[in-house]
Amino acid sequence: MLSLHQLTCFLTTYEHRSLTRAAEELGYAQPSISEQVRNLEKSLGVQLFRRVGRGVVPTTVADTLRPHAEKVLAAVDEAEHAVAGARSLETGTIRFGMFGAARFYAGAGLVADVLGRYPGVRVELVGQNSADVAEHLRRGHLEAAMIAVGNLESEGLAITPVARDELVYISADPDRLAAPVTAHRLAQASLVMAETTWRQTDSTRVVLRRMLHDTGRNPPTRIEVEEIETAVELVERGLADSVINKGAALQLLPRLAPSAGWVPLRPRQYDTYAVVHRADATLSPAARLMIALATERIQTIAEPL
Amino acid sequence: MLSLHQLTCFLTTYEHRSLTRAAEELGYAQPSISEQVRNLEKSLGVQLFRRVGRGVVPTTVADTLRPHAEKVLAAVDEAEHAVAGARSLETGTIRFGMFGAARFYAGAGLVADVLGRYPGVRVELVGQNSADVAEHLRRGHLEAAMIAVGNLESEGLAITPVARDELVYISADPDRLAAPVTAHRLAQASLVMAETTWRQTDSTRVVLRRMLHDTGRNPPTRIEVEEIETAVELVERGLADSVINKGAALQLLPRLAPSAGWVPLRPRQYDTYAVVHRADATLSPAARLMIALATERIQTIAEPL
DNA sequence: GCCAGCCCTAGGCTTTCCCTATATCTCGGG
DNA sequence: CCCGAGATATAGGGAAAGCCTAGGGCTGGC
Repeated sequence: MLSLHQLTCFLTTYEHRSLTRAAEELGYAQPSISEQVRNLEKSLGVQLFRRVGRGVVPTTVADTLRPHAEKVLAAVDEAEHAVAGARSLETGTIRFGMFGAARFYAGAGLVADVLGRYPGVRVELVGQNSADVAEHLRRGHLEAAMIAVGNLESEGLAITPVARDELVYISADPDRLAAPVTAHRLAQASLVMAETTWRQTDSTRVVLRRMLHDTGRNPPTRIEVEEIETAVELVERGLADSVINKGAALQLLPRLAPSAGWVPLRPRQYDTYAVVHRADATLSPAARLMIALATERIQTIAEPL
Repeated sequence: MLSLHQLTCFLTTYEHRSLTRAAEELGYAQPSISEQVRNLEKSLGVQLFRRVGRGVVPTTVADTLRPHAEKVLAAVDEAEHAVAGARSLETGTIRFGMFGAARFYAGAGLVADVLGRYPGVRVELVGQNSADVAEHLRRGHLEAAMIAVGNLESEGLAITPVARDELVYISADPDRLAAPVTAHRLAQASLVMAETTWRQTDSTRVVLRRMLHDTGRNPPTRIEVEEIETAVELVERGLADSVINKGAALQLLPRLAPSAGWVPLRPRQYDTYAVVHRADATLSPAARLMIALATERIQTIAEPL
């Protein structure tokens, strides 16, 4: 079988027109180079050098092989450099999981942070929902993620809470914003809720269900939509109220619902943001970087834990 | 150290997302593939796959490495094909030695023969003079050659005569062409001779010297030139006569010296054409091809031996 | 909760790698 | 013409890598 070492020995011998000098340059004994070249000739089925008295002379087949051998070694070199670049985060891809709502806190800013420090990398922020992200982690497609966890239970995943964010009640009706919203009042509200597809695992809903559990009711969701922006716009039109993260409210209300406002729940409810990865994993430098940056950014907005 | 085998194992594992299936495809036991991939990761200093329960999942570094690994293996494939092509004479270079005068008999036609049968090859006909060619053979730069040998002696070279060609006297003066030229008359002639640089070893001159040896004289060369064409033109102008190969005379006189003619020497003198190669060499297919074609072509013009 | 699938580890056999020592050959010089 | 320097080939042995079988542990599906 043809090997890289054989090609290296061949090229060095070709350049020096000498097995002995090739051996010196490569740091081997002369018979070793001789053996490698002989094996290469054997595996190719052709003579590459004529052994002629003092020294060796390349055949025309050696002339033919040379540029190809150089190309192979150059490609190997490129491969090694590419990996080294990815290792030092100069190039390559950094993939990080991020739950939808977390984007309001750390999405664009986090990407900017990474690109600012490592301009050569590609960044992938994947995951639409915490359950989605957890599945990616479980299957190994993601190394680590920052997600909102309503319920802190999970098998095989190491969860490190880093910040909490309050859930607030938003409405276009000033009367309903006069005082903090209790579980009792919440149970009577007419709500629009986002993340329909993930309604079972969406962390906001998990928190609300727990809050209402004492009253024995489910959150009264009159309207189900996918995008939180859609929900906010419906609130603006007065078609329903909603409960969303405070961070999202601060960002979205001025833009999408200028006539709406927000009040806390009573008792106050919190979504928890946490770093998650497989419990048994040893994290790569890239993952540790993303965790640090995402944590920092989340904690500048939400309340650190 | 990184190896081709490691890259192969990596790529197959990458494609199948499984060490076991990669092992099946490559025909190895699964632990062998595991070891190769582990060694590749170790030599690159990065993790390429996350071992996650059932199967393995490529990391982003693996995504980065993959195209480079493919390029390396493709380059290896190209190298092997290039050598195979050269081996079967579909591509590559055929280098063959040929003494200057032999070109009149086999030069262009020989090249045409080779290209007709193997359209993809490059052909190099090297050598200006028999001594020059012999030196190339001795140093191993040439594998085999067809040369004119005035003296059949040589150390370490295997010489196989294949044809002989008569030397003829050419002149623009009809009087001097009335009868065959004896050594006595030749010694009185005023000659122009080609191949000045190689005058000591030029086979024509060696033959003439031997012819004149009985008279104790050297050939009376009045004019020395390099190119035989120049010599023929000088003959046309009547400035001197010359002795050249009959084959060259038949080709050159009509074109360059229409008013000149030729007569044999007495006794007739012959140049011998021979296949030459290193005595210890085992000839490549390409060399054997060239020898066969050159011999055939020479023997259609000169007198076979 | 069991079973099947997949990966890892362990141990041993085989091959490759690479070394030193030695033989053979060529070339150049006395 | 022989002899020494220089270059390659051969021989043999120790170290390392490759590869296999057997078995252990973990995961995921039924």
